[in-house]
This record gives sequence, C-alpha cells and structure tokens, in this order.
Amino acid sequence: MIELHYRDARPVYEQVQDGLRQLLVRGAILPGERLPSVRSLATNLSINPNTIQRAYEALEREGYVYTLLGKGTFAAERSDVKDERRDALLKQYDEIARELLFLGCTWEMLSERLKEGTSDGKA
Amino acid sequence: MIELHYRDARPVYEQVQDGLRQLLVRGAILPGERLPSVRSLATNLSINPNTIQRAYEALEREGYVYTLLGKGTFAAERSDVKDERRDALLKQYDEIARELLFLGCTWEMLSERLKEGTSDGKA
Amino acid sequence: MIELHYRDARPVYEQVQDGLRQLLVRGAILPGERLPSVRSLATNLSINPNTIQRAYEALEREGYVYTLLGKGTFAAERSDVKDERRDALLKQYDEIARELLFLGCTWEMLSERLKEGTSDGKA
Amino acid sequence: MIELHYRDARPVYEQVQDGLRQLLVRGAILPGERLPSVRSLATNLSINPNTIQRAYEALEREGYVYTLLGKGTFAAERSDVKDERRDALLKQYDEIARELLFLGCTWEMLSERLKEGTSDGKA
DNA sequence: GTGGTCTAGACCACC
DNA sequence: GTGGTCTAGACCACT
Repeated sequence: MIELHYRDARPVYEQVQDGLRQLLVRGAILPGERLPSVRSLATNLSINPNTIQRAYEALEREGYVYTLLGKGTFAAERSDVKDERRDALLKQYDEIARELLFLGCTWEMLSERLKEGTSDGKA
Repeated sequence: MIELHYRDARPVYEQVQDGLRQLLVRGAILPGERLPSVRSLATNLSINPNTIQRAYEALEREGYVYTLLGKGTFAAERSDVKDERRDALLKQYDEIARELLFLGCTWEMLSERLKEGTSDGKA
Repeated sequence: MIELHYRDARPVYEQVQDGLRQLLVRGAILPGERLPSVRSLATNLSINPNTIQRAYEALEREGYVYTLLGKGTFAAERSDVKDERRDALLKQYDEIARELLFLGCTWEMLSERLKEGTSDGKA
Repeated sequence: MIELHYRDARPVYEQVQDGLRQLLVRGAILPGERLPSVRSLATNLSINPNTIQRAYEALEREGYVYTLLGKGTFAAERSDVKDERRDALLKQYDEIARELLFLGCTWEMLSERLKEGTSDGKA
C-alpha cells in the first residue's frame, strides 16, 4: 500500500503522510471511506503506531481526513476542498517565491528543489 | 530610486515593497539607516501616502525594517536577516510545494509560475 | 456579533480581528463556513469597509481564514490550526521574552503588559 | 566568566549567547571592546569552537556585536541600539501575547514561562 | 516633523 | 454579488 525508504532524508511519518495523501488525491481511497486503523497500519508497515498517528494528524490538519473518536479516521467528503486548498496554497507559493527571488535564489534553483521533491524523495 | 509600472499586474504597494527590499538586501540602504518618510516618498513617487504605508508595514512584518513612532522607519540592524529569513522561507517553500504537487500541480506548472515572477507580471 | 469600543486604545481593525478570531477559535464559525462579506459586516458595524478588509487580511495571514476572489472569505478547513499556531507562537514568545529580559525588562514588567492585554486597552 | 549547565534543557550555544549578552548589557564588556577569540573562549569553557562561533553569530544578528574579519569580534558601539531593539521587540511581544491569550493561554501561564526563563534556566 | 488609523468614495477583476 | 487596490483628506499621538 505504501512504500517506505529508510535511507530517505525525509522522516518516516512524512513518507506515510505523502503516501496516504497520494492515495486520497488519486481516488484510491474514496470520500467517506475509513482509513486503516493506526495500529493495523503500524504493524503492516512494521513501524511505531506513534509515527502513523502523527501522519494522520497532519492529514487532518490539511483537511484530507477527519477523525471520529473511537470510530476511526475517514477520507474527507468534499473533494472541492482540494481546489480551494490548492488556490490558497498557490497564493502563498507565489508570495514566498517572490521574496526568495529577491534573496538571491534563482528560479532555476527553486525549480530544482521541485523536481527533487517529485521523484518520490528517493534522493 | 524606485520605478513604478502602472500597466503592471502587480499592485503598486507591492512594487514599492519589492523595490525597497531590493535596496535593503543589496546594501544600498545600510542597517540602521533611516528610510524616506512615508509622506516624502509618496510625493516623490506621486502616489498616495497610504500606499507607501502599506509597503512599509509589510516590510516590517518581514523583518527588514523597524519603525519608531514619531521618529521614522529604519533598516533592520542585524547584518544577516537575509540568510535567516531565506532559510525559513525555503522550508515553507518545500512544504507548500510538496502538497501542491500532490494536489495535481505538476512541477512544470510551478516552474512556469516562477519564471513569470522573475520578469514582470504576476499574471 | 462583535462589540466595538471607540474609547478603546486598540484600533478598530484590531478589535474586529480579535472578535472574529475568537468566534473562529471557539467554533462559533465552523471550518469552511463563509464569513460575512466585507461590505455587509462594515454596514453592520457601521464602520468603513476598508477597516474590515484590513482585519480579514490579517486573519488570512494568521491562517484562520482563506479567501476566494469573488466568492468570499471562509473559515480555514483544518480543525486544529489552533494547536499548530499556538505552538509556533509560544516558541517565538519564549525567544523574544528571553532577549527582552536581558535588555533590562523585568518579568514583572512583562507580566504587567499581559494583564493589561487581558482586560481592555493596550495602553 | 560564563557558567554552563549541561543538565539544562537549553542548548549550550544558547547559554553562551545569553551569558555574553548579559555581560554586554550590564556593561561588563564595554562598547568597542574585543570579545575573547572563538578558540580561546572554547578552550576556556572546554567546549567546541563551533558552539562559540554559533553564539557569536547569533549575537551579531541581534546587533550586540560586530565582527572584523581576521581581527576579532567587538561589542557594538551604540548602546542606543538596545533601546530601539527593545521597543521593536516589545511591539512583537504584545502582538504575540495578544493572539496567545485568544488561543487558550492564560496570562498566568505565560507569566510562568517568563519566571522560568529568568532563573538562569536551571529548570 | 513622524508614523498610524479611519473615512468616503472610486474603480477593477472575478464569479 | 465578492474581494482588492488606490486616492484624498482627515485626525490622533508621539518626538
């Protein structure tokens, strides 16, 4: 379901978070569907439940999932959220990029960072 | 001192903000030095003082200048706000880019936005 | 909805900002819900739309709301911006306080400022 | 000259930074006076020169000292800097405190943090 | 003189 | 309809 790379620079919880987000965005997990429980996913990936917990919390913060206490974690209903979130993020992206360009960063340099992030982070 | 382009997509206050930031980062305005007063710069650029005020406010939030009531606005003391700020911004940049990539944005698309920002308009 | 005190030392836009933030944090305005339009809230409180605008702008910077051009301003989706934001602010708080204490401020003095902020005026 | 506490939660470089700042603010090191070299202070305190270096950099960022390449690090000339810096910091302090109070922090809680920071960080 | 706030009213772009 | 920008001009408090 999710691939982990321990040689990766990115922390494990971030890899879990990204993996799940990918599944959610691509529709592999449908709105309303329950995500695997923290403990089951932990044993499945052979990592600490705390790490899974942290990823779930981050995803909830981002609006992709919601948690019902004692019932589990579920994929967020409205996929419209994505569009709104994307627009809001793009606005922030532009603002930050604008300032970085003045601080000596070239757009090529920033472009590079993007490409690195795309390649599943195996770098 | 600062050039304004009214045909530009970017709002005037942002052009002022960028222009001043450039002067600050490049050392054309030295740490501790007083920036032109809101009113004088306004008449100088033939725009409304409110617009200058807004730019100064943003620069203060960003940490490039500080302001003393009744005395004026001054370039920040610390010699390397730049590096500190750049590191913090890059972190945010990575986080936002990572989520945008999963929200369906391609890195080519984001790269495109960067290039546009380098030249002139924000559109 | 929001009470304004014109005799207050705090500027009006800050009172609006605080009032809305309180409603957002306490859940009186739910995530995703639309806030009143700039103009409607302005007439409602009998103040200028520009003042409301400024408050909305600040809240967006703080992460409590996001805005869609031509559609309106909405409460941020993520359920716990609060916790995230509080942790970040506490870190900044500690850093600033530490330096202030060395700059000759006593903790009693800073404590005093806090109490003043709790009740009404900023003075 | 400076006391270090290894059981302290605060990192060593921060303790060095605070210790030196205290000496500077209290006038034990006068404006223009040379601070001990990175290496000599390092051997004196029996810690890594990198740690000292980091503290010096932080102090320069804060405006308390300046560095002449190859000559050493010196206490900043104008003690007026302190007042301006203090005012700027107080403004930030008020703003952050204001938001924290809305996020569920009580002023008693924040006051506590201040007191802890005062007691030489031995907690 | 300085910055900071507020108003009234205009115009634009987007939905 | 919505938010976003800008102007003109006023008033305040601080130095």
